Amino acid sequence: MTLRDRVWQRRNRLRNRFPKATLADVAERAGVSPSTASRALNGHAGLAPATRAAVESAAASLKFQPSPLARSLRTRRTLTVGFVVPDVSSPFYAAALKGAQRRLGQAGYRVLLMDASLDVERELAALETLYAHQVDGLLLATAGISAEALEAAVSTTPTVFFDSVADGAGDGAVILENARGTGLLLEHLVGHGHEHIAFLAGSQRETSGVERLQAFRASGRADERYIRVCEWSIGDGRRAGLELLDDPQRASAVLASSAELALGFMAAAAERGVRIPQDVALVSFDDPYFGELLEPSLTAVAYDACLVGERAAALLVDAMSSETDAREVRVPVTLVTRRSCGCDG
Amino acid sequence: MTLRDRVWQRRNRLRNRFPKATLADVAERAGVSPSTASRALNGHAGLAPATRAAVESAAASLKFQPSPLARSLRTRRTLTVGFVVPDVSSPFYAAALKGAQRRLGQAGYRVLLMDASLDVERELAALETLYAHQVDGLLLATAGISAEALEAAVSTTPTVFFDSVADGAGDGAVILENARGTGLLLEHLVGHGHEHIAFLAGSQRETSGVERLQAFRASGRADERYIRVCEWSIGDGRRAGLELLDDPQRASAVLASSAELALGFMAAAAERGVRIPQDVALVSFDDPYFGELLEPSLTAVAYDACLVGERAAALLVDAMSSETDAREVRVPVTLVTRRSCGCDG
DNA sequence: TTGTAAGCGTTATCAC
DNA sequence: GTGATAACGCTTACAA
Repeated sequence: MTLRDRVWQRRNRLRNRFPKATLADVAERAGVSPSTASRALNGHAGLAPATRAAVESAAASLKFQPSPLARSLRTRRTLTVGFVVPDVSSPFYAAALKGAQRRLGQAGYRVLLMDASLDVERELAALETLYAHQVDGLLLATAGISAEALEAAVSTTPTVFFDSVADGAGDGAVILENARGTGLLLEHLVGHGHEHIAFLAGSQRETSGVERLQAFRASGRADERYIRVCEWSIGDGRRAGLELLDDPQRASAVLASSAELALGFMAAAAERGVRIPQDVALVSFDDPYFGELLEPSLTAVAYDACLVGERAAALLVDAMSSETDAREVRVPVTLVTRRSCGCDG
Repeated sequence: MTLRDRVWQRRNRLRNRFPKATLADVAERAGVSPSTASRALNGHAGLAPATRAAVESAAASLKFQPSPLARSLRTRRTLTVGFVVPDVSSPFYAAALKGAQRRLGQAGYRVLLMDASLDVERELAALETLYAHQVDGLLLATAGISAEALEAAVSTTPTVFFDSVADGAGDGAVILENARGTGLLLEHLVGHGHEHIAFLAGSQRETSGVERLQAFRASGRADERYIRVCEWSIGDGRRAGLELLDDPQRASAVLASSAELALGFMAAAAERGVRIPQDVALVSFDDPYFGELLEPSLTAVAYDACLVGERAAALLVDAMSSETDAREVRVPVTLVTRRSCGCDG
């Protein structure tokens, strides 16, 4: 049996199982060479209109779909970006993911997702995997990786940070207006006449946690006695809340760095029979979608988490397609006043 | 040549200064042929131990990472699965994604994410893209695709449905105990002495919506007058809730098919000055994580959304590695009694 | 304007 | 045991 025969046999066997048409099939059908077919389908200039038409109709009739795998191997571009977060199931990251996915989809990119499970080691492993996959870009909400480690893991892959930043690294960053939001909440409490304001700070491994606490301290209204640094969880908020409430010289208002911390504080207050806002006022950075329905409804700083992902994606698309200077984008926040601060419903 | 191309050229040039080690490099360094190197690294049997060791050390010292692209092109396996949902930012899908990602990661698979934005056409497009990418499997929470369309789009790609099912298609499905959960809630209300029970049904394009409504109707306690079919949103729940509340012969209890619908009903009740549970009782399928903190706290059916994704992933891994019969897995639900039903806090 | 041929980095099939 | 060699499906100099 000649080689040619074997090839034929094999091709037929494959065809029967994977009726996927290849570029060679299209070319044959159109009576041109593969290169011409490729050029036609990629819209290269300088082709006889008739040729192009023939190729296009051949492709259509065979339902040809080019293999991204082969294409990427050849061109060294994958049209894929890696998305790495500490925890996809968190509402914030989930929303950011949606925004990013939308924007990237428009630009023709696919999203390869990695969840680092709040674990720096996994995060590094994820980055290495993504690098091996030759992703064209990286969207990264780091749980605390250093600029050097990043550089080592992904070399020159364009990277945009969001929510949390590894100082000095990357081709851009998208962050919330943390300082402004904190200021808004603080001023509002001060407007209600509060002087002793407690602060529930979030994890200091993340930019949001750091910036919010910094802003609070910089305000001149901070008393270290009333500051509690927690993880971003309801449980932690509750524990810290109980401490705050059990202080004999209790603060008259609480600023929580996140919705979870605020919810934790509410739980603590309920446990101690402390009424909000009569006995202690509460405001929160983060406006959960059910904020209106809590008792009392929650005064909070709101923002569009989706937009964070979208903006980051936009920055990345830019960075991938042209040399750009690293830019920092701030996503705006607004104050939503409801009853927990002492305002009337 | 476009700007974009030039950027890529430059980047590639940069990369060429520190070229990624290829299998050929490893082979050369170890003084063997590429095929031998390949065999060594893939743990094939029948190699001189010394050869294997040499290859391994060469690979290590060059920090060799095989190119998944090239490998996939050759082997026709991508170690990638597509994950398609109507909306990643919904807490349920986000949690399922996390569970799936975890399980798939363990098994060595990557996750390519597609958000169909609640749009059947996009869903189809997503499936085609995924098929072109030769994903090894598909995790699909469909927004309403037919078995035929699925078959046409992804051919024989192993597919596991979760949350929502296209009847008869796929290699498995993971669904909640919808009927049991509905029964639990209903019985509980009946136990409180309610006779006229209203039902807020969710979208009938999805299995969860359908099964919950079906279970309600099958209970013999259903009065069509008190049934409202909605989309899964707070707004829809509110609208339907207002209708229910404005009925002169108002039902004395409401069973909401989802947390969103329950929240919508709470908003409606607040607007009308109707007290829960004194004037009307409320229970919900879905226990939102802040259910304890609502006023009144919400009696609900709870389940582990993460587990849904995890189980689906497990089924898929099975289906991808061997011929298996299609299986249906039900994820258990439990009743959490709090105050909205009329129980004491 | 089009075709030929050389890869991209692997793995599989043969020989030896 | 190990090494040539031929794919996998595509793009792109370089020729013609």
